[in-house]
Amino acid sequence: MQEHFIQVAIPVPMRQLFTYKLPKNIALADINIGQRVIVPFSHRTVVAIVISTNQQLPGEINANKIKPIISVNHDKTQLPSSLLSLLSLCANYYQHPIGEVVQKALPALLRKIETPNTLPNMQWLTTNDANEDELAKIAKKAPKQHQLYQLLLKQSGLSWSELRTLGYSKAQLTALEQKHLIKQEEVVNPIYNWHEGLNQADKLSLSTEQAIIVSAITNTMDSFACHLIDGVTGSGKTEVYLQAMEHTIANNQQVLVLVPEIGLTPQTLSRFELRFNVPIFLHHSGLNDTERLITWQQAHQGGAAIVIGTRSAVFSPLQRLGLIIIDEEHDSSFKQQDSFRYHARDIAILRARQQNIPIVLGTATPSFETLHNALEKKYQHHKLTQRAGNSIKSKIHLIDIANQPLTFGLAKPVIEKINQTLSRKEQVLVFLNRRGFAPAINCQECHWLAQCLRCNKPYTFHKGQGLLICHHCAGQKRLPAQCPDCGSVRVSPIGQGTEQIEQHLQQKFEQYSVIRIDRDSTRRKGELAKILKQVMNKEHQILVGTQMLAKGHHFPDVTLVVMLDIDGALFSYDFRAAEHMAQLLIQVAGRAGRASKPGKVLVQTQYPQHPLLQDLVHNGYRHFAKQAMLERQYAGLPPFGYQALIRAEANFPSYPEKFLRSIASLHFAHCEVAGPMPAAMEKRAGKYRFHLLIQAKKRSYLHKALTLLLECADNNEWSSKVRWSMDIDPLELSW
DNA sequence: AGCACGCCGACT
DNA sequence: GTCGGCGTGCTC
Repeated sequence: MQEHFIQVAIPVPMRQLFTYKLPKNIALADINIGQRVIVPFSHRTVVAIVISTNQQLPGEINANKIKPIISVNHDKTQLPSSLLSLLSLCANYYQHPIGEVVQKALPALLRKIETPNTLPNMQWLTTNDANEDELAKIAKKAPKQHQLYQLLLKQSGLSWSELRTLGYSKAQLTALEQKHLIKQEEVVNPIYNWHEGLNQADKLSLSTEQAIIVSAITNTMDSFACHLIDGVTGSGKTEVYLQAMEHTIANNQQVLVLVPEIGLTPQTLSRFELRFNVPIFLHHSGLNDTERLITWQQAHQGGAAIVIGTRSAVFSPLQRLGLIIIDEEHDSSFKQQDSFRYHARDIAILRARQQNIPIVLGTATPSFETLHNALEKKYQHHKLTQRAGNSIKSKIHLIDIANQPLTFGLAKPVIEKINQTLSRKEQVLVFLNRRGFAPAINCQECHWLAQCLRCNKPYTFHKGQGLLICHHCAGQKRLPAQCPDCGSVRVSPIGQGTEQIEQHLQQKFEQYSVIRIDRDSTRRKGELAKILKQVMNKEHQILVGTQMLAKGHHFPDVTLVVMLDIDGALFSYDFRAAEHMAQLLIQVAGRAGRASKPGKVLVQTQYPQHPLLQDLVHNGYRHFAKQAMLERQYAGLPPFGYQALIRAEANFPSYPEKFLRSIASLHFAHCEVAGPMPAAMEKRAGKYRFHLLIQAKKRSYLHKALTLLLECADNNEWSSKVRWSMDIDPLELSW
């Protein structure tokens, strides 16, 4: 008899598939790609996903090593083949173990061996076995059960989650089920008549600009096109999304909406719910395992018309996907910063291309990668220039702090403006732009900057050894005791002196209330909402905040925004620091003020003449971006070049460097290699960390280099002594 | 990643 | 004597 072999993906960090054979009781016809199978693996039993069937036995593996699979799941949880091919593409693009990539597309409950007993596409119905006597008995003894039975009699087909919201318990259901009065059945063929749920009444009339964009998107619903909607805050991007979505939903296809991590607020959901009376499911980190399974199942079975989610929702198993929307496309929370370091925006574009559907990227401050693609005409570039209503753009002013003393980290004109604003009974937002652990060094007196003479780039200060390291050539130098230009001893990291700003502000403005809003102060659940409410009620006059405040919340009575430490971003080893700073500045400016009370943004800097700052303030984000991109082009940096960052860490200090040094000695054709050099956050959790950056002009060169790297890494004598990982298109260079 | 095996130090 | 520390090696 002929033996059949299949290949499966197993959740282990190994870049390979595993081959199994089918036992006699499982026919080849029983096995499909994307199904979950239970297999013996090493000393345990695991859930694996079938990647290919009917394979020949691969020559390189020993036939007697091959084990038979244990069982196959036939519970309608099989991954759609379109999603499977997307996952293989991702594994290849990010050079990440396929088993771990596939895990991303499965909710936790489906990664377990035991199948969850309540599959979410189940509904409760009454049976025809009711007998009057028994019902009367229940009505007397268990009124709640009787009530439940009556409800199901009237409104057959309610799911457990619906019944739970109505206040019924599992125990009541089980009791009725044991009496054969009710039964659980799978929901079959969900009905797609979503067009009836489209509420035409709330539709806003579109401006000419908006209408052109909507028709550009809806004209190409059955082919791939990437649309960038480049529009300032308040220019009506959301209305464009909604009207494009309407076409997809009317066509009974599903829409995937990706939002940044902190963008998924109850307001986001209600905006969609008010407009569309269709099933909407959320996918975000706040859900428990059952809720995640429900969203997954509804996406899979077609019960969900819209799935709104954060990063990992890009792997949602939508079988009738018709449109993808990415809001705040530039937001860095779309990139996963550990283990499988994928970028949800990039994967979404791959997915749209693969499924021949349109994708819409919206932002007021496009990432340079996206802007470059738009300028190259790979994306359709739509601009929204008119702001809805009469709202006026906030003005940004640079405050030169090079030649004036600071009190409590604030310049005199800034303090005056704060006083004026407060006395008008308006609010002030003091924004801290703390980023980067390894700053550049300058002279506090003459503003000389410590630069690597070979690369003409600022040195990065590594506090641990007191060394200046150039992150381009890995050159090192001791921190000078004096400024070589003016002899001052005030040579120190850029952007210090705002550590205690909150207390200082409270001292200085003691008759007002100062509130700090950051990750730490809002850790407790509901705390942020509480503070925001207090701010709206004007219980606090001065808000001190970080990144968190840039997005999602609008403060109509904040008419003055002060940004304190942006200089670090101008001279960071992280070439994206200026881009991120500009995006933040524009976002913050968009949050402040309203039509009747325009906001003002003050930016303190030691370098007011810096060309990029000047450009941003006078010519706006788009012009700034084009200028800043010229520097990137000159240096071959992204988006004009492609990077991969190899990270290595170990308990013993010299291992990571030795490992990366031997990797760096490989011949990578057409690639530039920088390092190894210590990570900006060199020691973390007792481990020593080093980086190696590989850069190429073409993605294919980089890909070849990484393939070679993987072949050689296993034979490397240090590879077993370090933990190492690869980051394709890295965003975070400090750790 | 898990998990077993194995080889050294401090315990009733 | 042996309990458990974590280094090393293997997984179709």
